[in-house]
Amino acid sequence: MPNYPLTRFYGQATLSAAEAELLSGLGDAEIMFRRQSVIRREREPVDAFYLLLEGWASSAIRLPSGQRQIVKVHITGDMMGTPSMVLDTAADTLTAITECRVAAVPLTRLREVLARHPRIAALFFMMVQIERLALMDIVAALGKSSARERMVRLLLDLHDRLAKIGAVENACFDLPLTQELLGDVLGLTAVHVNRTMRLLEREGLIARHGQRIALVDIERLHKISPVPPRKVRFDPVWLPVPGEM
Amino acid sequence: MPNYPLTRFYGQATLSAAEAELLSGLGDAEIMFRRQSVIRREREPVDAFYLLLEGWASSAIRLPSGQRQIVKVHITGDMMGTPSMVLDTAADTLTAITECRVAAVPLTRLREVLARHPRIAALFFMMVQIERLALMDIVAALGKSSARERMVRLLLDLHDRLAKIGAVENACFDLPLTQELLGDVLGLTAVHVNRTMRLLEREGLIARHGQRIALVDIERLHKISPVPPRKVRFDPVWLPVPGEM
DNA sequence: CGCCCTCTTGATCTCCTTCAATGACAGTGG
DNA sequence: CCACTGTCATTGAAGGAGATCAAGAGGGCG
Repeated sequence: MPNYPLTRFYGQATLSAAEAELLSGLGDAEIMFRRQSVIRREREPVDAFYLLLEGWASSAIRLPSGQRQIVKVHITGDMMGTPSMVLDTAADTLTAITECRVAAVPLTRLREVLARHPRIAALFFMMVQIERLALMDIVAALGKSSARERMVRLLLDLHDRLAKIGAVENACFDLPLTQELLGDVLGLTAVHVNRTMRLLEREGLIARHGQRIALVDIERLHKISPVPPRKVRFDPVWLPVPGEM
Repeated sequence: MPNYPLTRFYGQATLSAAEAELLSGLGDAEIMFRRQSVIRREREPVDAFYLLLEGWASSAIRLPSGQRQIVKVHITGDMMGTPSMVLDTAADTLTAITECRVAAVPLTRLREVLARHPRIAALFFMMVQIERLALMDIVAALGKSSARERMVRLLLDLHDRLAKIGAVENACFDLPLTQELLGDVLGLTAVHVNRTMRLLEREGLIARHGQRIALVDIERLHKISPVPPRKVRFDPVWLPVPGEM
């Protein structure tokens, strides 16, 4: 039984020991995926979703034009592939960016959880709303801001998410995405990603060496970001209380 | 007790009479909103979400730059403002595009439903995932396609959603959005929205008179759309069966 | 050592923005 | 009934952010 890190839930609500145990043991046996390998391909039938036990992965949509848009960059502790739960065939392709440890969760098992544990069901509901908010912010950034602003937003977003799993020290973290991948996240070409990062570097906002990136002036970066950070409400009023389980 | 149209659910799963009754009576007394009036403003404390009993409304995010991005165009039967459930203060502003009839659902009432009716909770979960998929497609369109392609996608999306509530006849429907609003949806300026629509008109793809718009050649429009239509799975395997309520 | 991938930079092009002006139309008050 | 005002659609001209094309440099790996 793989140990799924519950960092994703700790910021959302208080978990009882029983709930934590249920969640961390949710997945099947862990599977390793090499860099670049596909975890679940678009248009494949959907019978599970995936827990990313460790590593980086992307969720991408391929357009008829042949273009690829990365819709989400997943890091350790993320749930992946859940939007396709409501479809017959998967909407997005999940690809390992770094080597990944993954555990699949069959949808039939999810049914048991949803039917028997209303509070955990509500936590899942909450998590999806959080992802939806993230997408709303991305839409706002794509629709109404410049390459520089979008890049800043992405870096701050990754910084915050990585900080929650302890992968940031000194505003400095690993960024295993190539500039081409960053372009597919930001809706830019790799060339322009390069120019934009170099610009941020020259401005003294960030610093890089290899895959390592440092947010030198977070204060100023926050001012540039096109969207403000969101603060999730802990234990919201609509969450069924443990007694009601 | 206002009558909330359940069109949103009919495509998702079979509803028992009891479930249908619970859902249609979910909201408080109905409230009217005039064109342009704000239903719920950004940054206000969140204590309810909203059922759009009738009309058109927008969900928009205002950026620090003063720009506004419309994240969703709501039509009759939509649930509005649910992403902000997970926040202390609302992420988006809900504005009436046409005159609207709206019913608020206090979040405390939602808790009862989530705690006592696992299957309805799962239906909500499903609905949010559908919205998330819609946003993923919008991200793909914004990131990787031209003004013309984005416009086509929006028109097809509205066409499909309006068809489900019986507001389309002969591929022809009312579009009460000004070109400026369309620009805020598509991440374009009003001027370019105009040029793009005129282009589509000259190409014989659409026709307009006043607020009325006709999709003249849907076949060809589908070929232009940057994202394929999604087919939601009816009664997915992970949905708790009525017996498990 | 040689190959491929990634980063980097320059030059040119283009889609969309910005700025500006005009016309159509509805509402409003005299 | 008509001037007055504001909103919205439309079109032209000029400017700019980012794309495209092209080429070179560094670095990991067979």
